[in-house]
Amino acid sequence: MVSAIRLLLADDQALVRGALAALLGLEPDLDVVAEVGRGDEVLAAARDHAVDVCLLDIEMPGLDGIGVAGHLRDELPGCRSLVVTTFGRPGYLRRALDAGASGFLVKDTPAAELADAVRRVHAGLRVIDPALAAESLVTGTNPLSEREAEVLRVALDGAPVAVIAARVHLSGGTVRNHLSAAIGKTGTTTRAEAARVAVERGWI
Amino acid sequence: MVSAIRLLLADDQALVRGALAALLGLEPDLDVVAEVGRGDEVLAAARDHAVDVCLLDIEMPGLDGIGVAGHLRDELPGCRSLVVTTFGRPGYLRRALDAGASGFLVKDTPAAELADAVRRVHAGLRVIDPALAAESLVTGTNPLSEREAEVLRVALDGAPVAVIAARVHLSGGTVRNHLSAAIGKTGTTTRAEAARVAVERGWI
DNA sequence: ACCGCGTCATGACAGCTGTCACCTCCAAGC
DNA sequence: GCTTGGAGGTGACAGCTGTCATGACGCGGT
Repeated sequence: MVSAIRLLLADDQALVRGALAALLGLEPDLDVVAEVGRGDEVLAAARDHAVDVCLLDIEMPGLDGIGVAGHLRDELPGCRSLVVTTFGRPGYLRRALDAGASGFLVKDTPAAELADAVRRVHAGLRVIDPALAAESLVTGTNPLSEREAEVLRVALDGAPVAVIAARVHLSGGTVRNHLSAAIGKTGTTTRAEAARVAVERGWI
Repeated sequence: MVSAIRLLLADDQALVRGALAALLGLEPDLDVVAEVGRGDEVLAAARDHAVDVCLLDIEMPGLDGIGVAGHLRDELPGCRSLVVTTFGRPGYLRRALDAGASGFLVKDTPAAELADAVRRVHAGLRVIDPALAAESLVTGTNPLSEREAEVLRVALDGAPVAVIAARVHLSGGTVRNHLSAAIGKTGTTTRAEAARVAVERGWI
């Protein structure tokens, strides 16, 4: 072997992080050189440890995995990103690829395939979960405008219009218009349904 | 060593399952003899492989980990349950202990502690996440009646009262009364907030 | 210059929501 | 026997929601 592939693991759950390290540590050509539990610690760690491939969870405190992938592309072009997430939401896949991720896997993937996915990403290939790629085509792109998405994000926790309006610095009427538009675009009939659907599709 | 502790892993995410198997496989006194991805497959697998300790995720298709713990206590008293979950919701802890689980860990736990937790559970000791135990005392027990919880569960996806009423076979007025009671007991002001809070606390 | 689009806003209206008072029925506890 | 509490229900009322029409502004195309 010339030299092992240097890996960084980013996942907010320590147990999963450690378990993945054990799994990948079994491969002689892979070397886990860094582990972090927050998105905003990835960049510095990747630079310090001359990392080749970063395994990124999406749900992380500080900065989500998609944001991390964007920073890595800009700051460390030699370091590739493989997003590994719990939620196979179509919008996540698109956003991850737009952010420069080289691969996208859901945690349903058999463990035996992970090491190979890392090798392919390191070789410059793209690794995409095939089922999710198909679903992404069906669901289509995010139709929500930036404001609609923002209002819907705040509406997620069930606050009434007045509270949402105060939080995004808009009038109540405008908030209701945005919500109405979002309800129409998601094909739902209430804001709660609209918010749920938007989350499921990775739109917000 | 007399004989290794025989383990079963139950988690719906294949990658996490495989990674945990790799992690625990590093311990000479632990032996992962079965892996399943659905709650309703645990009991048969535990019986067939003479399992000593089951590691149970809560979120699983078929039957959740808390339900599995209850079945294991009834059917295989010699097999102990260690619940390992993503969500440290106080209500989950209480329900898991009521269902006969011997341990309860969140996936934030350092990987190095998992093997020891398994050994303690196997030795007949209880293993409880200390932070969660404290939070559980603060949050208190579930104040929701069975019907209130049921209505709130259906309200989770944002359906209007008429739809909820049809789905639980009640009149609209009764549903609104139950929702109003749930809103009061959760200290919130809308059904969406109430549903969110109830989920966070593991009440529904 | 003109159009389309997103953003922000107002006002009106029907319908839905949350609250409250009050009612019956039934099971458990004292 | 009486009380308590959950379940199920009705009716009324104020307030909130979702929809629609309409207007204004700025920005990027053509």
